[in-house]
Amino acid sequence: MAALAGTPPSNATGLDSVAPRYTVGSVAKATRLLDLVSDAPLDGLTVTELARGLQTSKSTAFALARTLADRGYLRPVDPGPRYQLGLTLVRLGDVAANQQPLRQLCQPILHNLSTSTALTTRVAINDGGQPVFIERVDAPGTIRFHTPLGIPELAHVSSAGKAILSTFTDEQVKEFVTVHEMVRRTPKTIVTLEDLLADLTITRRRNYAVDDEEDVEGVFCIGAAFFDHTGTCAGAVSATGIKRDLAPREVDDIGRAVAAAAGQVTALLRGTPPPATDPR
Amino acid sequence: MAALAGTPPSNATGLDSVAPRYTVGSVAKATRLLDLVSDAPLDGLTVTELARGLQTSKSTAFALARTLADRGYLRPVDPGPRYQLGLTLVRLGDVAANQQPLRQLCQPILHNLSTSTALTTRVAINDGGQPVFIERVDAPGTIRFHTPLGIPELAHVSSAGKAILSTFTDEQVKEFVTVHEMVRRTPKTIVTLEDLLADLTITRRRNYAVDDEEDVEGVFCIGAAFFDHTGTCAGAVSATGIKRDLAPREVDDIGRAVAAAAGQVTALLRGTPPPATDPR
DNA sequence: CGCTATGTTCGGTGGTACCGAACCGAGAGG
DNA sequence: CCTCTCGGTTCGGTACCACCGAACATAGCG
Repeated sequence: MAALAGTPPSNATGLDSVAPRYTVGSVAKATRLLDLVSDAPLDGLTVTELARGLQTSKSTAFALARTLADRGYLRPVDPGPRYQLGLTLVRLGDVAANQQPLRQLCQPILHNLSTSTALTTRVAINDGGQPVFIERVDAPGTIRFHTPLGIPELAHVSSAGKAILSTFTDEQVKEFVTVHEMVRRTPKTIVTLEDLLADLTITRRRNYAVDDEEDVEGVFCIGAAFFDHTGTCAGAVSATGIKRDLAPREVDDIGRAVAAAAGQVTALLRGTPPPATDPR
Repeated sequence: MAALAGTPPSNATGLDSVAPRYTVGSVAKATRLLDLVSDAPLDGLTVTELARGLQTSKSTAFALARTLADRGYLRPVDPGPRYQLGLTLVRLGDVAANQQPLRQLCQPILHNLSTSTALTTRVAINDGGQPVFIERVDAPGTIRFHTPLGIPELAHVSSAGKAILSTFTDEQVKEFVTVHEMVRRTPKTIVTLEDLLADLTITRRRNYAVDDEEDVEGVFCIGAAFFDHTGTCAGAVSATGIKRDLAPREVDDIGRAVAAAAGQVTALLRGTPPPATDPR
């Protein structure tokens, strides 16, 4: 409805999303700037492009960019200063991923799973039903998938998402799909609540979820959920491969391997968290 | 010199570092907040701890934290809201690393090098002489080294740093060490300009640099520089292992492998970006 | 040689980021 | 059970600063 407002009629300040009180305007604007740069094509954005994207004046965009560049959040590249994301964000992203306690625990498990299955494996945390991947391990020799980290992905089309949803009750799943609509990605995508619940029932029975070209054509995915010490689903492990490289007989073997890996994660989350010496 | 300033006497506003004009105060403060959280222990910081760290009032720290949390830069964790770095930073860090054109090119090369040498391999970009690692590939089965990404590391103690410095003239090296002092990390660390220049001469001759327990005791590192299309050093590849696992005879083999990998990177940066067919 | 488009610099001013103080809510301790 | 304390949250008011518009500098182009 408010899509094609050429000029901002009701809101000239540039604050578009919610302003739930207690928000610092300039900081919010800076985050929007970073989002802009992160979505931009590879060669970065100029000050004027930033100003246009932020719907603000050149001078403001200039000041914001300078500030962020001084702190290393942006990196000015030579010709007519275009801005890319800077190395400080690499550092913060690395630290942020490491602060997710899962990552440390999962790395060796992912490595093992990746070599034993010869597939690309990933681990996602459960963000209210949506899977957010925080780490991946590429299988050596395979083509690299485009698997960005840190973004909530569609739950009903990914094996990790369906693994997470399989820990929900039917009521919870119903509520989930009312807020996250089931968009179609391929002809095989599950788009009705009924079909999804049926799929989840099968998933619960065999302990792993399958995404058979439901997200991307030609791509096959198997995932399994793991649980924290309170028994609630903390996330999921998944393995991804090209469909035609997989013999159908393999699927259940891989599924068991993925489920076993998820079981290892659960065990680590339950049992002794400190790897060092803490005999309390 | 300015190390142990407990209280900022002359500057009560909270703006400590340079304010080279055209800086947005709140955004700078937000970045300091993120730095604080990134350096904090694993369980996050509370609002009051943030306020103390920023030398500001609770309400301000609260507003900043809320804003950053709304955008996913911070993640509030349950008991008495403690803030950790959020998943948005994981995403931005991933994108930032991918925006470094090197990363895409280097990944397969690093994988190959990692499997052929059975070592952990990394790639750093040349940041004015200092190596900043932007990607690592762990060798399967090895212990994991603590190798943070995105931080400028000491040039005179790391193989990647010495590989980069070996592309400098003696004059440039001399200037470099005047601004970056040669701190000692282990008994074997090179701490004089004279010894460093001698080491760099050897490095140039054999085409790879060696860090023999000069940064961390027991750790051995071999690095080689690569060059962009203008012929200037763009960064370095390095391989890391435990010293006692390496037979001395191996060192030169590994050195040649690392140098060859760096040569591949150079070739990709110069010539044909598509890595598909290259039957040279 | 203008002309355009860009990055950069510079006052002035309205909005807002900041602060202090008050209000809650949860534990600890008596 | 009450009180005390500490930390999170909320609220007004004001000094300040983030923002803007306009001007300057510079480069590319017709």
